[in-house]
Amino acid sequence: MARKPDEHGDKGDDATAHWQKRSAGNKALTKPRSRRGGGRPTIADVARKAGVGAITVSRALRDPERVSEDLRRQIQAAVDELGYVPDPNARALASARAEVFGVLVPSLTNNVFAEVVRGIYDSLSDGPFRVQLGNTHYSGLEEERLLQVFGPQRPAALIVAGVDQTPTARKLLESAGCPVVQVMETGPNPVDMLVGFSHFEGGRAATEHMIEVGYRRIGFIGARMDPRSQRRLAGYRAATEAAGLFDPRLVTTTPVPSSVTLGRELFRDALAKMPTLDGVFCNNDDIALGVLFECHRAAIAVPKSIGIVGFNDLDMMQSAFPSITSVRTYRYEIGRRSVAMALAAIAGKRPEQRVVDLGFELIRRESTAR
Amino acid sequence: MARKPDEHGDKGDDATAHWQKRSAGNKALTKPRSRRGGGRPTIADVARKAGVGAITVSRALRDPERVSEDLRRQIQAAVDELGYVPDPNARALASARAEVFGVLVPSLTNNVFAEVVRGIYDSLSDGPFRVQLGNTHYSGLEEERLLQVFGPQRPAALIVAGVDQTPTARKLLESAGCPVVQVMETGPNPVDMLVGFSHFEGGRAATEHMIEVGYRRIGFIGARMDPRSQRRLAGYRAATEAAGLFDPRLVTTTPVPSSVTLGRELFRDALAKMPTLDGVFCNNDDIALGVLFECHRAAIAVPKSIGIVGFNDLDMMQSAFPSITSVRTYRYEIGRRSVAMALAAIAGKRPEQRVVDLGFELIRRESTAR
DNA sequence: CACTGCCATGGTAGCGCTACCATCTGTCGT
DNA sequence: ACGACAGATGGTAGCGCTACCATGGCAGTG
Repeated sequence: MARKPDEHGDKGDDATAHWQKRSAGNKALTKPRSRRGGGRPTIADVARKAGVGAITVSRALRDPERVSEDLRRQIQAAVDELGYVPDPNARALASARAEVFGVLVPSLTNNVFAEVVRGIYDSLSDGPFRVQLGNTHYSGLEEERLLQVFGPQRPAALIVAGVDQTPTARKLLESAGCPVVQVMETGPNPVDMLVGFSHFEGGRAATEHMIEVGYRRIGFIGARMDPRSQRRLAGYRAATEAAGLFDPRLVTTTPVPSSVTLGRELFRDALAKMPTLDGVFCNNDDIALGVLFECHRAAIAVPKSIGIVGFNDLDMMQSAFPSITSVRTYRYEIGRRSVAMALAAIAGKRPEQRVVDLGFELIRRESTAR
Repeated sequence: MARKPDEHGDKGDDATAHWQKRSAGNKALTKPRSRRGGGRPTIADVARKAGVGAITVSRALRDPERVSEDLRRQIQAAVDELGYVPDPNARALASARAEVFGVLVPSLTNNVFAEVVRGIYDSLSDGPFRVQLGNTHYSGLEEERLLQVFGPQRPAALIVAGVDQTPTARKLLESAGCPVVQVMETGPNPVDMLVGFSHFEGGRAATEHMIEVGYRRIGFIGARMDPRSQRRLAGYRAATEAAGLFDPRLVTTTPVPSSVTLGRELFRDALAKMPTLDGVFCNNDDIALGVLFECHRAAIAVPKSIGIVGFNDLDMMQSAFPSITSVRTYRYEIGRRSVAMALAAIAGKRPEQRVVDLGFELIRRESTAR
């Protein structure tokens, strides 16, 4: 376990750390200045050093074009020399606007949202904006709570997953006083802006493909069943009904969070319930992989006896054996696009397209090649 | 694409949004109060309504025990009625301490770090602390930059992945003026506190297991090769050398980011280089899965002809066919523990164990069952 | 019963920054 | 030559909150 417990210089039970310098008996030798703030340079220090007013330093940093070439250089030199970095808290307080993007996603570990978040981070890393990430755990109430917390921070923009906010949450978004981008889906009534794709159409396209290549007893296997999964299921249902192939017994779902292992189990259940099953459209790629593994284990031939289609097209789909047909979605791009739209709105140039459909692509692979 | 472009009420090229209420000709009918701040209740409003001083409201919220039962109730009522939420920016400015945990990880999509981050979020969601997440992209320079940005925010604590900070980054951590927890590894010289496990021992244990069950030409396949991967490789090397089985031609690595597809490719390379290969210890589970798929595709029997061991024990390892032996690590717990230690330090009760080794467990499965 | 010490509460003065307005300079038009 | 005007710069007054210190009341002490 712990090695050499006090090699860091702590003496026994002394609970004071190196970073707790506190006012350990400071005899007030100095004037009462700088009670707080551990000595970091402030804008006033820079102004003094550069021989200008504080406000000019502020301008030089925020809006360089409004300051003459000369002063700008002088100020920059002072900033560099002092190692000055503006205090974002003071800035936010004074300007009533924090350089923060509030981002709400239902899960941090679900690869799908992780990709969106990565896109957001990558798009924001150049500029002055920070990200305030909230995990709603797929709960509307938690989403409301987080929006309540974000409010007083006065974020520059909000990016939230999905279009199924509770009425309260929607009201909070509408009154947030900043651009709002809903992501991951399309829909008719965005709070403000929207970037995503149609899960319904994705589900339908996947199912139609299976019908087209000849599968007839096509099951749907879904876990978690959040609103997006529900729409994929609706797409599946539309396609199977149109072909006269729908049967409620073909649908196997659970509210339990998705995983590969769960995919195996659900597939076993589905097969027990409906032994004539000859294909499955899976809610997502984890489930699809679980189905594939279970087929291997039970020596069920894929794609001959069972066809498999996943959703999202994670990297492993192309490498699986057999490779798995999946609906490719553009998560990273959704993240980037949402930031681009928000930044445009902040700059006053609102995109004329408030709703952007990034679409999807069905990638046909061995798992449905028959 | 965009449906019904202006159903939101925008008229053509008007670039002004609902949230931009600005001061559209406010005739200063009121006194010059509240120039900024969109009308949210402040602590003064609460104080007035409760008939107490502002400072008492502040105390009632931050340290309820220092305020009498009576006033506390009164203040709470006023808070509820007004829907008051404290402004974290003002709070941070006044107290020179933001209720923010700075968290630095090398990747947001790598499941391993996503789990750590989830643990951190879950541990922090109850309290007043926010999370400021930074993505270093496995770059020491980027890490330095992010620490520089975090500094002026005066975070309550910092959690950073790894122990291989650049000297500059280390200095920034030491002078951050807050508790620092390094996570994911063990090591002798923590900046402050440390929670993790030994990648070297993990790599060694995995390799020793393969030797024990009879594999002799055991390869190492690794992507990304960050410091943690290097240590796993070192563990692999220690084990193979101790058994007289080390051969540099058995090691296949690349700096390219890890993926299942890459695992397949590297395994093909490894096999081409060393056809007598009879087992592989993989840098991580994605690689291991890629190796498994390639074995399927090439009709190589697992575990008979090739043994496979992964690292991290993601859920899919247990469900794969054959199931894959892997080194289980406790990522979520690392996240939780790091927060617990930081919170203790903030509260002045520094844990006497500054270095916590959460260990690992080798999970033996079919992929090495011979 | 004056004195000490403690507790609950309040007033004041900022934290570091920017919005607002004032001032100053120099250029232009008439 | 003078006012009008635009552009650059600075001063002042907060943003909403909390650290610090002061105050007043009350119990305990000799």
